[in-house]
Amino acid sequence: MAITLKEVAERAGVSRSAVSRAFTDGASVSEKMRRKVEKAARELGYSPNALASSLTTGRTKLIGLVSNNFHNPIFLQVFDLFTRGLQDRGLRPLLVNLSDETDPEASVRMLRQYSVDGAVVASSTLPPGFARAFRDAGVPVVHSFGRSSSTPQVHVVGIDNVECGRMAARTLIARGYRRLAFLGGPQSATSTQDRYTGFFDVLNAHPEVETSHSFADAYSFDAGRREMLRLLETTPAEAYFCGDDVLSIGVLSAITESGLKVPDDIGIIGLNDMEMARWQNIDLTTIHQPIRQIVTSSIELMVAMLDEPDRYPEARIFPCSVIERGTLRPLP
Amino acid sequence: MAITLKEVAERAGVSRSAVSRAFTDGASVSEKMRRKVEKAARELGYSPNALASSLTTGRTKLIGLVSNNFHNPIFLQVFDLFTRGLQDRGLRPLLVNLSDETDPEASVRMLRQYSVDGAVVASSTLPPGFARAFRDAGVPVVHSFGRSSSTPQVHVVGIDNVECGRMAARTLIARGYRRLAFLGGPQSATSTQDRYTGFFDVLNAHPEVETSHSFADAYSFDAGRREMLRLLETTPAEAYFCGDDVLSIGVLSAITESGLKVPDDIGIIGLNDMEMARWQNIDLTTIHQPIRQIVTSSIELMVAMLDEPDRYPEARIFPCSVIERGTLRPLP
DNA sequence: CGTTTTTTTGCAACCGGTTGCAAAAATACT
DNA sequence: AGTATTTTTGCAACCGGTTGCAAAAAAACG
Repeated sequence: MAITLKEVAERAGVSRSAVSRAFTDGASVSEKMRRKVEKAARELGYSPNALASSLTTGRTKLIGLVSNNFHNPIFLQVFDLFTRGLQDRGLRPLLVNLSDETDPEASVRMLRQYSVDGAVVASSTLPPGFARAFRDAGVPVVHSFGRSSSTPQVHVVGIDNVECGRMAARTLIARGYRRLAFLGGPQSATSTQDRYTGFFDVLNAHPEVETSHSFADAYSFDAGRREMLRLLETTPAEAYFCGDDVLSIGVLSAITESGLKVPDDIGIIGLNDMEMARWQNIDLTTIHQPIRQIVTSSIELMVAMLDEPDRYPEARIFPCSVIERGTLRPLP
Repeated sequence: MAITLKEVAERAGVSRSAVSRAFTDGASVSEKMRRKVEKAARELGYSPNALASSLTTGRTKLIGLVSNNFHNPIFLQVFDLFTRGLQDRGLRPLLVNLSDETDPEASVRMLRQYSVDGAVVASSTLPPGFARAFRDAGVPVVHSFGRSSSTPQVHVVGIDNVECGRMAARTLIARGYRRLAFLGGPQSATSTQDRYTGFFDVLNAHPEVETSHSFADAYSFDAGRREMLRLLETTPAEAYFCGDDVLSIGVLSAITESGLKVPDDIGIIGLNDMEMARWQNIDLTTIHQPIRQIVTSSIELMVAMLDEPDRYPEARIFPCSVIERGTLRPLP
């Protein structure tokens, strides 16, 4: 079906190597030869088989894009940015959707069978050990949205969740709230743990502030709403730092359903600053996570690693910032 | 770096063919041989190179997943379902993100270079000709969320947008609205055109109903909000059929911002029934599009085509249904 | 112009597998 | 046991490219 190098060579009356070289830039070919080959190729509609060449060059330009966050709206943007960014550099994303508890080894094996040049693990909920499995298998890996660390074992690009927790606490205190609560996502996620740490890190220095905490069982609207409805059965806090924006919207929904007003009765601060947070009928005050920078930086790191696979692991941490909207009362 | 067939063969003291056969099911190998090979393979940590084998078998198990809808939240679910579904069948999605006006030929060429076994074009906004380019290049293709047709030129799986338009019109009329408007997405999208056709198809039979129409310039919150704010400057209609759910939410936002109430003052019906439509603080009445079925069916069709590439093109159209929530007044 | 140097080309081996075919081994049959 | 049959195995060629090396051609030099 498809035209091969050999056929082009025959048509152009040259050797197969000549054709190969005509399609490899930087190769030793005369202008004349290149034109002759290109003509034949064009007439035949030839385009080189990337996989066959990968066999000898050792490069497939395939990059595994591994994630388990196919329910969080911000990840649509993440995928958008990743696919575009990789494509722009001539790399091809091979998408891997981890079902809830996929064996890391299985993914690693699969991606090695396809000889990916590298893998990006894009997930805020996978344990650091997951990315490590790739590194151990000799696959260059970047863990995007992974846990920040001062002694990273693999390349990590993301935010400092502990600092986000602190930031949320400071923001709430500055606005005069005195009964604060942490309403986290799944307790098993490192992001939840870190935000918790940071949040109470600051609050512990404020004995006048009353605190409480609880966890929703997923980063989802329903989980947030359910948990908030439960909390509303007794006396709720004055303000909540929620696990993420989706959760926050569930929480908002629960609050308004029960007849209370935001921010008058209860304040909410989320995390992520997803597209919808900005929507006027949601108008969520939240902590902005610089997704674009994280993705861009991840890709740069990936590209760098393709040339230098044993690059010393680094953590690239990007600062977050509070985006003031309408779910927190203003500064006094 | 990676272990090859040859090394396993040497270690096991057998021929290379034997090793190859041990890893191909259905091949002629004795139980004894298989065990011997597997042992050696395990000790060496060998796993076969899928790309090398594709060279002779002609099958890569790679499927191009081509889309330009990286901003519509329902597509996150679409990608989730596609990647899972393909993975479950041992197929690997190679993701292609079409930047606004990518040349179909370029995508086709790229996917052919990677010898994909087939391609799924998942898009409600690409012209039918796009998918045809794949077919013409000999790549089995399914156009998911494509325009329904009684004489499809490529396999199409989706909904009947004309019928959706009719359904919206009937729904609004049944609820007693008498000044109706169509607030479509981009006029260039076939989905917009078809819904328009269906909508006015029904309304033309109702001379007592007053109608109007306009178009937002994207399927986005902002575009919907902007257009509705514009419409609110004069006398708005009693009810709007909006291009999709995201658009609808923008419209809702504009309406409440201007102090009117939904559904008391203005009724809204969307299309897609995305995750968020269900959220209690949005609670959008909308037309449900059976995404899961569309994806499942697309994958089945794709798998069928891998065995039978010249299968006669068919259109698989799934029925939609109105989901009653809170943005339309109830039936009288 | 002949000689040296540089560039271009083709040969042949290789990348990591698969597969048709014939020989070898195992099984079945008399 | 000897022969016919079936199963298993290895050889060698092939899939579609790349690349080191040496020969051929072109360019530079005296």
